[in-house]
Amino acid sequence: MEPLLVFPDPVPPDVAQGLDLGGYPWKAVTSVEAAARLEPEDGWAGAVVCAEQDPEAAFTLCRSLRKRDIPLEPVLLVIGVGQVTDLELREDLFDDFVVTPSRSSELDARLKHLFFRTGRGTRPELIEYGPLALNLETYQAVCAGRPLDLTYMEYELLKFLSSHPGKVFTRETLLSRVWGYDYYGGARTVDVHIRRLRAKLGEEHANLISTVRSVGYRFGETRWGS
Amino acid sequence: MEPLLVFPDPVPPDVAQGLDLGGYPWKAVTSVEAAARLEPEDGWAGAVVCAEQDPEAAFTLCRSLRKRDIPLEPVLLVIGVGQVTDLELREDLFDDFVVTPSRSSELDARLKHLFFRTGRGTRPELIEYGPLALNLETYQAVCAGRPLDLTYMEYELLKFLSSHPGKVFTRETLLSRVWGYDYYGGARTVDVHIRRLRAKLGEEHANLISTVRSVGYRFGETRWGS
DNA sequence: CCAGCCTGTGAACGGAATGTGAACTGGCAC
DNA sequence: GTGCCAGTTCACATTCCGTTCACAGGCTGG
Repeated sequence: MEPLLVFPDPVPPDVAQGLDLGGYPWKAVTSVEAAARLEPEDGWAGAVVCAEQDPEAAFTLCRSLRKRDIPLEPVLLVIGVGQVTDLELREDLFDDFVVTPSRSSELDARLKHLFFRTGRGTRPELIEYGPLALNLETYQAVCAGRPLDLTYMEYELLKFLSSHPGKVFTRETLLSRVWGYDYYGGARTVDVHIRRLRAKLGEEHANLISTVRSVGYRFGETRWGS
Repeated sequence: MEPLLVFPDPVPPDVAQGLDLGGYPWKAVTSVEAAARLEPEDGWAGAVVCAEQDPEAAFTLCRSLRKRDIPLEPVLLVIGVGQVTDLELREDLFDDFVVTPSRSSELDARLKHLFFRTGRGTRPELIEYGPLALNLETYQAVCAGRPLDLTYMEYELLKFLSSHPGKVFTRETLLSRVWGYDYYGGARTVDVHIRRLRAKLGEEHANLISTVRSVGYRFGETRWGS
C-alpha cells in the first residue's frame, strides 16, 4: 500500500498512534511543497490533514490537493471539538472528518470506510512470510513477486502452514485441520501435496517447507535459530 | 425540505435533540414496513439510523433502503462507542456514521456534509474497470466501447462483481448478495449467468471473470495493495 | 554395512467441479 | 389464448485435480 500523506509535521501523537495501530504506512509533511517533494512514485494513497494547530495552512493544503490534475482522494480532516461549527462544509475540501479527541478505532474505521467508498481497495487480508504472500480475499499467492498458480487444496494447505510458521504438524493433524476432521484417507496424500507445493515455490524457496523426519512438516524457520 | 427517516421509534433523545436543533424535519419509524407506509409523496430526504439498541434491525433497515429501485441516500448511521470495531465496512450499507455520545453539532455537521456531497453527486454513478463501464443511472453497460445488451440479473451480477474487483465470491455468497438474502435455489444458476455474461462480454474479454475452482468466481485481477 | 523404516517422485485412475446446450416455467404484452 | 422473454433447472460433456500406488532413494540405529 502506498503511504498516506499526513499533515502537519510533527503529527499529533494520537493521530500517529491511530495510524500505526491501523497498520497504515504514512509520511508527515509540513507544507504543500514538501508534499510534492515527498510524493511516492505511485502517488499517495490518501491524506490525513489535522487542522487543530494551524487551520489556515491545513485548508490551504486541502485546496491544493483538490486542485491537482488528479485530485488526491480520499482526504480525511482531523479537527478539534471547538472547530465543528466552523467547518466550511459548502466547499469541497475533504471527504470525511473526525473530531478529536476520539478513539483511535474511529480514525481507523473512517479510513476503511473512505477507502471502500472511493473504490480504493480496502486493505486486503494478507498472510506474509518472507518472500511469500497469500491474499485471502482473492485466493492468490505470490512468492518473491511471482504469482503462484495453486490449486484449491494446495492453497489451503499453504495457508494453514504459513499461518503457523515454525510449528510442526503431523500428517494426521494436517489431514484433520486442512482436509477436515472427518477426512479418511491415506497420509501419503499430504506428502504429494507438499511435494507439489515445493515444486511451485521453486527450487529457491522450496525450503520454506521443511520435513521433520518421523513427525511431519514445518513452514518457515524455527524460532530458536536452527 | 422533505423529512428525514429516523430509526427507531422512539428516537434516542440526543439524536432527536440534534435533529431539532439543526432544524431538520423528521419522522421516526419502527420497521421497514412502517418506513414504506409513512414515506412522503416526494420520498425521504435521507435517513438517520441508530444502531445502538437493536443493531440487527438497524442493519436490516439499511439493506432494505439500499435495495430500493432508487436507493435512499444519504444514510447516516448512529452507533455507540463500543460498536466502532464491529462496523461492517466492506458492505455498502451507509454513507457516514457518527459515534455517540457526541456533540449535537457533529450530527448537524455530518448531515450538512452528506447533503453537500450527495447533492453534487460524488457518489459513484459509474463503475469502470479496464474496458468495462457500467452506468448505474441508465442501467447500461459498455465493454470496449461496444454496448452490452444485458438482462436485469446479468446486469446486477456484473455490477456486484465489478464493484469488488479481485475478490472471490462463492456461489452461495453471490446468490445471497445479488439474488437476495432469502433466495432459495440451485447454485448452478450462478454458473449459467456467468456463462452468459462471458458470452456477451465477447471472447476477448470473457476472461474478465475468472473461475476459482472449488471456490467460486472472481472479476478482474488482484490488486496487491500495489 | 545392513535392515528397516521413512520420504520423494512420477504416473495413472477416478471422481468432483465446471462448461454448455436445451428444455421448462412463469410473467407479460398483445 | 398465443408468443416472447428472462430466469431457472436439467442432462450431458469436458476439464481438472485429489488420491492412490509403486518404486527409488535416503536416513537411522545397531
